[in-house]
Amino acid sequence: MSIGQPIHLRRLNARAICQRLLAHGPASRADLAKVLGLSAVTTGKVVDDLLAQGILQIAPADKEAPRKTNELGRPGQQVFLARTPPRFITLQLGVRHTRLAALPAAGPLAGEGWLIQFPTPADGPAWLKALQAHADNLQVTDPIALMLSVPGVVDEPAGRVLLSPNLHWLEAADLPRMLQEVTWGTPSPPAPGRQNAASPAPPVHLVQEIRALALGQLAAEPAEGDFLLVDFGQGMGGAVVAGGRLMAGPLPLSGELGHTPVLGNHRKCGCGATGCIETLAARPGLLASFAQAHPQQERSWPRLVEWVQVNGVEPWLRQTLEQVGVVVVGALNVVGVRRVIVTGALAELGSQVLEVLSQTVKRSAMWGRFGAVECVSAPRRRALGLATAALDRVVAPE
Amino acid sequence: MSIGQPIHLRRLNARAICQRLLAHGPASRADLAKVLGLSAVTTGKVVDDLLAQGILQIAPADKEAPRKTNELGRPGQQVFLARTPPRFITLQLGVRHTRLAALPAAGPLAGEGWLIQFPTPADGPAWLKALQAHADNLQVTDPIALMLSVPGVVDEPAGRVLLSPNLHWLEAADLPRMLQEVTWGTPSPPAPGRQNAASPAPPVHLVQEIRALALGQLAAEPAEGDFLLVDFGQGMGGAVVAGGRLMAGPLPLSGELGHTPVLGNHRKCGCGATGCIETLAARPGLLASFAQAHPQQERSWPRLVEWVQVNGVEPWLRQTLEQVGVVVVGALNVVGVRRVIVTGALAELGSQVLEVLSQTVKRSAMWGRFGAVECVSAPRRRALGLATAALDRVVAPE
DNA sequence: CATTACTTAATAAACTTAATTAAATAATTT
DNA sequence: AAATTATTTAATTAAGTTTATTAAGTAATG
Repeated sequence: MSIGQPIHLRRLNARAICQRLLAHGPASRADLAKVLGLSAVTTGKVVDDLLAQGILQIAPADKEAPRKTNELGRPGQQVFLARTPPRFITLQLGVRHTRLAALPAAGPLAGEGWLIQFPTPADGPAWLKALQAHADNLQVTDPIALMLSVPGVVDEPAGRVLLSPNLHWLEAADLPRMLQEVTWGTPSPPAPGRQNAASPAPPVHLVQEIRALALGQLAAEPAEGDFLLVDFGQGMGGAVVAGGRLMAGPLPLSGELGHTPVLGNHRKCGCGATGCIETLAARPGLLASFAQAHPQQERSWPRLVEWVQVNGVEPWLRQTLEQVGVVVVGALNVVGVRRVIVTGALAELGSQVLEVLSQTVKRSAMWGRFGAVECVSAPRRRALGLATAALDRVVAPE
Repeated sequence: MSIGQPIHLRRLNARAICQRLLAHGPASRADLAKVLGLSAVTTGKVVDDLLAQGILQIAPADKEAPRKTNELGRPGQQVFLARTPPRFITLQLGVRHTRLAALPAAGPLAGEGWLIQFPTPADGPAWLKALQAHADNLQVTDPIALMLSVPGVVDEPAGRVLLSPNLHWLEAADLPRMLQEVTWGTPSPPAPGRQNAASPAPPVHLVQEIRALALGQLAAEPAEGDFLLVDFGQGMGGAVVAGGRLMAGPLPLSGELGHTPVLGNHRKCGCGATGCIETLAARPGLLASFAQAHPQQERSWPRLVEWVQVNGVEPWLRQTLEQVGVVVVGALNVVGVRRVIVTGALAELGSQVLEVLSQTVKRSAMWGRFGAVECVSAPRRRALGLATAALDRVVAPE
């Protein structure tokens, strides 16, 4: 409840250690102590705690690996975030696909791949049914929590989807309750003296997709803790990370950069308003503009990507990019970050597009003279983001 | 250096107590303990600490004041933030006026008034000279710090003004060093055995004006910890407070909502760019638009205010308000707050203007359906903001 | 190769800070 | 005087620190 109790110190330190490991990979206790500014003793104790809880593991000594030259002294044991057994279920609910995986306590590292993926059905009951069919195959027992990323506007504490223009059934759905009904993973082996029960339903935590993406990006490059992430998919989202923290109040509504109105734009948006930037810059909007400019071309995303690769940034696209630039600069100015990270559709269109956007942003952002604004693309790291959110549940539960 | 040491707990708790007192006025130790969720013992100890440091004081028992009926038991001693002797110097450097005051450890409460005010001279040396002339009259000895609010873009940690379109000399000035040369307040009385020395120059802390305003607003209504503050003066600034925290990364540039570009606006901005919203919506921009619409009218701020009171929101003003609305909605969408607080020029134009702005914002903000966005005006509380910033220096010094 | 010196890692012991709970004391009202 | 609430005192606990010790390596040397 209150804030200033001794246990908070331990949680703070445990969390710092886990985040460091998540970010920079295995390290010895001594390394951790040095980097985090804690004493070696405390670091050792916290690490021991985390080892006992199964959150960390000790790497087996590798006699083969030669130490760096000039490295003297007793070598430290490398510890790392335990990856087995899986303790979390992550569920990415997307407009086109649903992805499902059991994750170790501290999330997947790169290249782990997804266990299960299926096309998202068009309504809730069908989705739940498909999910149940696949859930049985999960390699998980006694999951700690289920982390669910959802596109649209999400009231995370309440577990409600407030607005989902592309998956309307979500708005009426009580996702946490629905998901309680799913049986996750293989049943626990029958313990002596009690019924052979399935794993109890884990608590469900909703995460707004754009927030998951931002957390993932932050985890991937934790040294770069200041950026504006802009994602383009069926919609458009934007989230600000500053000082290594994802900016968002306790209010449910954030990250909805896509619904910034653009003067002179009269397209209807799924949110009910008119003129939102995402009607121009997200996938459907780009396709619509493309079709308008080239009615004879096939109206498909692959065709558009190909077209842009060949023909470069045509005026209709340039105009959209300039409008995106204005919206991005607005966000930059308020919070004071210098890096813009683009993911999704606009990133797929290639470096020329990114370059034009970058030029626009650099031209409009007021502090061009103090150090250029950077505009880079990155892959989506939704999974890593969910894992990071999950980590908090393990290490720093309320 | 590191984060998780025992002393941090004490600082956290001391700060929580001070902020509570700053926000809600005097309270007993028992009240504080209950509200903050700390034990009575801890609360007592922290309060004793703060009393010993002179940051808190005990209110004299008032036999006359009748207790609330049904209040049994030993009455608690009311403690409050000490107001004497002054320990801080606050300095508001404005385009038009400079204001100077000595504040008690925990800032002024309402209606305290300013001790000294003078028109800001046109260059640094003149300003420093005027400042020195007035500084002698300050009722302060041994000031802890000098809190200085500055309009424009400020690198707070470095103590540099990066951009100040309206006071160009600031950009080259090393304010902290300049202010070291000023002798503050009356010299200490000659102590036996040492020279009769003036007070040593206190450390100087720069605060971006818009941040000071936001902190002040937050301190004034701490229960309302989520808002976007938009201030209109010679320029325009915007700052986001969410969850009771002022959002800003470690980077110096933030709050510069005024430099969001508006498509189709070709006015040159003092920042060097073209089309910034502040060329339309800040005081000079409003006056320019007014003069354009009514060339025969006197081009002065009082005349404009009067005109708007009489003639209401004319098209030229409505258009500007809609453009401001777009910029505001952009900021709202990203960070997810519901209250927009307007201070300065636009607030002075009266409730009709605020109403139009409010309508625009409500229409454009995507979540009109989840609960109306509020748009209210408030007085500037720069002084209280500086006081809050100062409080952090006393209670939670690094 | 075996031994010794040196370096760094990890742990143990003693101590410090700041929280906690439990009990005692103080100041009012009924 | 009894009840009630506020504050303080004393003892305990949690989690940090420093200092000292032990462990596990490399480097130098006979």
